[in-house]
This record gives sequence, C-alpha cells and structure tokens, in this order.
Amino acid sequence: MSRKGRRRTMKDVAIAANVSEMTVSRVLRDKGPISDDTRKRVLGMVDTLGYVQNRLAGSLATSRSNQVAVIIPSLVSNIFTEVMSGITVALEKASYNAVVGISDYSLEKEEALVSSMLSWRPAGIIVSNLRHTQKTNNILANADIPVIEMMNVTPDPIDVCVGLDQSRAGRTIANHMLSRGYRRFGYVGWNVWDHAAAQRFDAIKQRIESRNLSIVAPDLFDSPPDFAAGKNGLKKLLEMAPDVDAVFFSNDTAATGGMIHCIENGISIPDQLALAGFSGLETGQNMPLKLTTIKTQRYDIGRVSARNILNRLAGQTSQKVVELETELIKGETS
Amino acid sequence: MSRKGRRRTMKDVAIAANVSEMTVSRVLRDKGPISDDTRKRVLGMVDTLGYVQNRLAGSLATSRSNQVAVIIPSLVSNIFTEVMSGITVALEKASYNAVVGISDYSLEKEEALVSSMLSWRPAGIIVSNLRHTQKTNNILANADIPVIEMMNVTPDPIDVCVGLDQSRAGRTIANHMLSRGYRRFGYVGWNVWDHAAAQRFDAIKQRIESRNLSIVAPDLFDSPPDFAAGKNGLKKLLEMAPDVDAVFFSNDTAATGGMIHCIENGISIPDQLALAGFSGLETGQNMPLKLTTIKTQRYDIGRVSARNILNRLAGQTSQKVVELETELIKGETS
DNA sequence: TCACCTTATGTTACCGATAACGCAAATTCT
DNA sequence: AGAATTTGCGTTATCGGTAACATAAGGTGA
Repeated sequence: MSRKGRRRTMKDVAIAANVSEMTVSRVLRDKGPISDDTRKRVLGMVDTLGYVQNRLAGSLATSRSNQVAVIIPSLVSNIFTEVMSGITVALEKASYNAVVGISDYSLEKEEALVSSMLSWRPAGIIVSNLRHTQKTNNILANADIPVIEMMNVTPDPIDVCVGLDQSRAGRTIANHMLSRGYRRFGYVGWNVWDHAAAQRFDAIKQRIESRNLSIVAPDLFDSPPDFAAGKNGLKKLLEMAPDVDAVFFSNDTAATGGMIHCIENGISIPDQLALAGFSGLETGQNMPLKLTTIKTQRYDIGRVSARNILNRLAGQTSQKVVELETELIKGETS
Repeated sequence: MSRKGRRRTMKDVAIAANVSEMTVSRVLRDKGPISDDTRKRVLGMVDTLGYVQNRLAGSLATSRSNQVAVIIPSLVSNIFTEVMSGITVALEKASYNAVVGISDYSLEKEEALVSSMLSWRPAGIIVSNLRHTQKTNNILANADIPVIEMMNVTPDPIDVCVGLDQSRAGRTIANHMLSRGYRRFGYVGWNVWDHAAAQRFDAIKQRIESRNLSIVAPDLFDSPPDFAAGKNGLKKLLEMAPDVDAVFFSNDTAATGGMIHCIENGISIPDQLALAGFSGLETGQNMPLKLTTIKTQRYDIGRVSARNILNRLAGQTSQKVVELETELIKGETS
C-alpha cells in the first residue's frame, strides 16, 4: 500500500503468500485447481499489497488482448456517440474494452491511428466508412485480426462491413420529396471528407436530375455541419437561391438548425419550404414539427460490429456484408 | 506481406536486413548513430515485410507508455465530447493517445474501468468528478502516475483537479434569476448520480431559500436529461406546479428542449416563464431566444487536464487545484 | 497393496521488445 | 604515428507475465 517504491509484481505477491508466481497467476485468472486456502491467502495478499496486474506482460505472453480498437471520424456528431454506445455495451458484456481514436475525417490521421493502435495488438479493429488510404488498406488487410468497416456497405470490404446502403437511403429520401411535389431543391451539407454523406448526396442528385430537375448545392462549410452550421447554411442557401421549395440536409442536427432558422424568420414549413434530414435522431422528432428523415440504426451498427468481432474471436464465421435496414420517417416538414 | 503465418517481429526484419534486432530497434526509434545505408535497408525491410511494432513488448521493457486513460460518465452529453476533444488534441501534439472508458455515471463501473485501464500501465489517468468508491480512491492514490480529477474542484484532490467551482456557478445563476425578479422557481434535472449537477442544485436551492423562497424540484428522470427529457420534464413540472415563473435546467440541452416546449405551447419567454441552463453550448445560443446560462470552458478543461499530465511526465510540478473561470450569459430567456 | 488418476503446486522456457554495456573500425587530435 | 574519440553495431540480461510440462500428495478401484 506504500506510495513509494516500485510497482508490485506477481513475485511480490507470490513471496508474501508463500507460493509460486504461477499459483498467483492461476488464482487471478481462475485457472486450474487451487485449494481454497491458497486462494484466500493469495487474494488477501493481492489486496494488502495493492497489486495491479500488468496486462502488457500478460498480453505479450499469450498474444491475446481484450481490447478492440475503434476509429471514428468525430465525437461531435451524435451519430457516432450512439454507435460508440452500441459498441461499448456489446463489448462490456464480454469483458472487452474499446480503445477509441478520433480521425477528424482525415484519412491521414486515420492511417496514423490504425498503425498506432495495431501496435498495441488489439483483438480486433473497427473503422468507419469504406474509404481509406492505400497504406491503411494494406495494414488492415494484413492485420490478421477481425477488421470491421462500419456505417456503409460494399460488396468487397477488407474483411467485414456493417452498415447501411447509403445510396439507397439517398434515393429513398429523394423519391419521397419528389413524390410530395417539390421541384426546386437545395442541399445543405458537407461532402468533402464525409464520403458516406457524399454518396447519399450523389444518389439524391441523380434521382432529381433524372426528373430533369436540379439541386442547388453550394459548398458552404469547411467542417461537419452541426446545429449552428445548419441554421446558418440554410440562411446562406436561401440568400443564393430564394426560390427553393425543399432542402436536404446531410444530417438531422443541421436540419434542426434549419428548422430554427425558419421559425425565427416566419418561413412556414412545409408550405413555403420543406426540410429533410438524415439519421432519425430523437431531437429531430421532438421539434415543433417532426422532421422528415431517414431513420438509421446507429446503436445497432455499433452493437452488431462489436458482436461480429466477438463471435469471430470465438471461432465463428460471418458474412462479409451485414446490411442494416433504414426507414423513411415522413414527418411534418415535408 | 503474406496473409498467413505468424506476425513479423523485429527478428524477421533484422534477419532480412542482415543486422541485429537492436539495430532495427534503434532505427525505428531514431536512437543512436546509424549509417544511412543500414537505415535505408532496415526501413525498406520494415516496409516490404509489413512489420508493425509491438508496443506491448516495448512498453513492458521500458515501463513507459504513450497512452493516457480517460474515464467519462457519458458520451451522450455534448459536454464530455467537447472535453474529449480538448484532451485528444492536446495529447496528439505530444504523440500520446487517449484510451476512453465510459462509466455511465456508475461509480462501480468506474471502479472496474480504473482497474482495467491501469492494468495496461498508462502514463496517466483522467477521471471525471470527485466522487469515487473507496477502492477507486485507493487504487488511484497508489497508481504512481499523474491522476487528474476533472470537471470539479476541491481543496484535497487525490492528486490534481482541473475544473470549475460548481457551487459558485450555482450561486451565480441563482443570483441572476433572483435579481431579475423571479420568485416561483422550478428545477428540471437529474441529480441522483451526477454529483456536480447536484452540487449546483444545492447552491441554487440554498440561495433561493435564503430569500425565503422555494424551488419545486420533482424527481423526474432516471437517466441524464437530454433534449427530449428536458422538453418532457418541463411539461410535467408545469403540470405539477403551474405557477412557477422561472425554471433552472441542469444543462443546456435539456433547457433547449424546455424552450421548444414553450414554443409549441405558446408559453411566452421570459414574460410567462424564464429559463436558465448550464454550460453555454453553441446550440443554446443559436435558438430563437438566446439561452440564459453559465458558460463553462469544456474544451479547456480537457486541454488543461491533458497538458497537466504531459507537463508532469516531463518532470514539471503543478498546483493541486486548477480552477477554470465560468461566465454568466444573460441571454434572452430571463 | 499396487497401478492409476486427481488435485494442487512448482519449474523452465519463452513472448518481443529495450537498457546497458562491449568492442572493432573510422576519425580526430597532438 | 600513436593515443583518444567517435561512429556503428552486436551481446546479454531483463521487463512481468503465461504455456507446457513436471512433480508430489492424496484418493480409488481391482
């Protein structure tokens, strides 16, 4: 318990309990037959000495780890915090821990994070989206541990992908808005680095142009759109193109900001302007007008990704592509 | 580069480059004099073999690590995501990584996380708030690494605390609302597990009662209040106590939800009802009415906590208590 | 009673890196 | 030119655990 001096090791406990280090190890891992007497003695000494396992050594010896590396682009968006909840809850049940890295939507940072995290020899790794640097792809392909690419799906993932069909989601929301009769479209979003959002936008644009209509999509932001950016973005968009009658946002948070802009400026929704978001966050559904959006299973993406890793560590196989359903929420903003 | 076979080690690289393992190690860590020729040969082999360092071994040998453990109560609240940003940005500059654990506001989970994370021998640890189980306190006190308790301040932290004076913040906002002339107060929050919120509430209550006024504070939630809970909580509060003229929320997100409730129900702010939040989130300041709140330096709490650890690892000492300023935002909701 | 199986523990050899020290060749100094 | 450094690299021991095998004591069945 003393503050000074070097850290306690198994040897200290072993000597104090008058057994071998191996016996201490066995007691702590509940392996092999141990007499009640020794167990008690060892655990007692662990406690009085304040011994804390060194998993560096353990993991090195067994080449096993209970850590799963997770790389997400951002913590600011509620999307990824919900995904993280799904992951941590699923891992926790199996006494695994998530080690999180934030890439800030930068593929270079992602590459650095992947290298750095793999050097700790995690049991598995979860990365976001499908686009990576060539080197990242290489490293992941040779990592020899389960690799999940989450959020999006593709026929040829590095290992396994868990997510939703972003293009189909884009088409669905576009079709809905078209079917509601809107004809002059705008887009408030940020596609530069967010490849999934870009994919949705492309699908939206394609649907709209296939009807010989067009969509105003100015490049408004240099960072992922949050509430304030959505509010401000809509304002700017309306200055540039005052006649749009429906606006797509790249996410619900931005769309909610847009709704506040309309409320503040007496723009009547959906008569004057219709709004559509993406994600189906609680907040959007609790606004004065329920937001039209696509509901995604964010928590489940995390949960399923984590479970997939755990299952495979337990020897099971899995499909390469796990697609989760989305659902159109018609809402009151369109 | 081959998929099969065991992981590459330094030995593989050493043999391939025709040098000793030590030389490979030196090249990779940029230590000691190495001829350009050897360096090139080694790095080339590292690349072609796809060698990834094993930091378990390295860290074990040096008993040094570039990981900092961070335990936060939740990711759902924007507060902690901003704190996390501050931490990761600060650590990143020094090539350190944060390893995050979520305690879900449970002191028992926190205890388990602390044990688990310390077993990986991080360079330092950051925990949230000041209240921990006795065992957690013991473990942290004996951890022999920098320990930061963040968000709150106390004269006797385990090691160092970085945060704000929650009680003073509570008094400040209470004084402001009193000075605006409100007299029938309500509170929408969740104090059961969030000790910092409870501290603020106690201070608010004390101020109010010192004026011989009272505050209606029903126990409305069993989970930290988010947007929907704030909206719903205000509704319930007003059913129970229709005559309140000012409501404190335990955070801005909930207060924003409350504002939406008022907008939907034609409750005029602040004439009929005044609202006060806590945190000073962007969103609250972008609502139709700027929220009255206390602005806290969340990003800085994270940044300063991380820097404090880095500085002390570099041999510098620091004060035990680092208090960050708060600022009253008078807003338009009071 | 003896071979045989449990049960409970100890011994030895590693896991994959790095610290500390050693030493030859090349360079600089006097 | 010979001594003193410096440069460039190798050897050995060690970090703190665990797998695999060994071993001693006690119980069991024929």
